[in-house]
Amino acid sequence: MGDDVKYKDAKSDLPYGSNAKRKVVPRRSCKKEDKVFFSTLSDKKLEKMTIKELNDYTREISKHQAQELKKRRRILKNRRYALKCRVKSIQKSVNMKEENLSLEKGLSAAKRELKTILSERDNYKSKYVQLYNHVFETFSASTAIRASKLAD
Amino acid sequence: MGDDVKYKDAKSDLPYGSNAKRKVVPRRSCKKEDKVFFSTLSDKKLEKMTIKELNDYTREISKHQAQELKKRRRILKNRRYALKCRVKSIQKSVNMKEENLSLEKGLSAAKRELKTILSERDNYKSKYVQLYNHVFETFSASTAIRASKLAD
DNA sequence: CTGATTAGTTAGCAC
DNA sequence: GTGCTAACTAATCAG
Repeated sequence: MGDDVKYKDAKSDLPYGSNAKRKVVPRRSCKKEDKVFFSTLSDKKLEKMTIKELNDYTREISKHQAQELKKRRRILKNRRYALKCRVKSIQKSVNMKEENLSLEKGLSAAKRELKTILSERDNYKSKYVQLYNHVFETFSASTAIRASKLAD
Repeated sequence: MGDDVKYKDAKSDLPYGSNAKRKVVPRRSCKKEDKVFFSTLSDKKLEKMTIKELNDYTREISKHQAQELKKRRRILKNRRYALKCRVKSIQKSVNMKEENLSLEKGLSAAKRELKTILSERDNYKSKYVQLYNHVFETFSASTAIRASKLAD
């Protein structure tokens, strides 16, 4: 806890993407002996290594160092999982927002179209009624009343 | 770092809401002397304390203990901020989803209505055209062609 | 300092 | 063991 030694290569190795907001300051400390040891294997290499390759690598080193390496590998992998997880959830909300927008567009288009068709319908209806009444007025005055009933 | 003493009251005090998924195991270690000291002040109390009350409280204890208390208070507050932040973002996506659903409903309703009005319009149009043609056929055979042109 | 947010770490689950 | 996710911690920013 009182040991402030940081990974030597962590700063140059850490960020996966651009990291404008957070100044990357490694926080995990470890023993001095491990610091020297760890610096011989970059985080990038360690992360991409298969478990088999790692076993081959750790065959020649101490039990403790091997455990620390595995632990660090797990952390590095988890870091990437977490990033992926966040990107995924951001993507999800972006998609929802897009879908929302397209639905809104579709809805307003449908309403516009509805208005048009509605006025067309009313137009044809009134033209029909007018013609109907006109025709019956021409032949008999009593049929004008009937016409409005028949108009629908 | 080799000191595995945990906060005695952390487990009973930690979760704000139900925490079904994660078994809350305190992870932060501290010195034994602090363990005894910290147990006299619950996390809940420490978090709700104002900075002034904390200062009054820490007047009688050592500099180191006071610093540790402040640090723990900050952690507890941050924990709550993080929770709030998560809830907020969850709420946001829930709201988007709801809005999406209501938009989808609205859209399908509008399309249904559109279909109805469209068939009504076509109905009136054809009735109008039929009547128009019938009328002109009655008076002159040559006007039937003209009728379809005038129908709109 | 307080509160919010982002990135990294840890625990635990599912496979 | 691997991958994912929720909660937690730490760093940083805005106010």
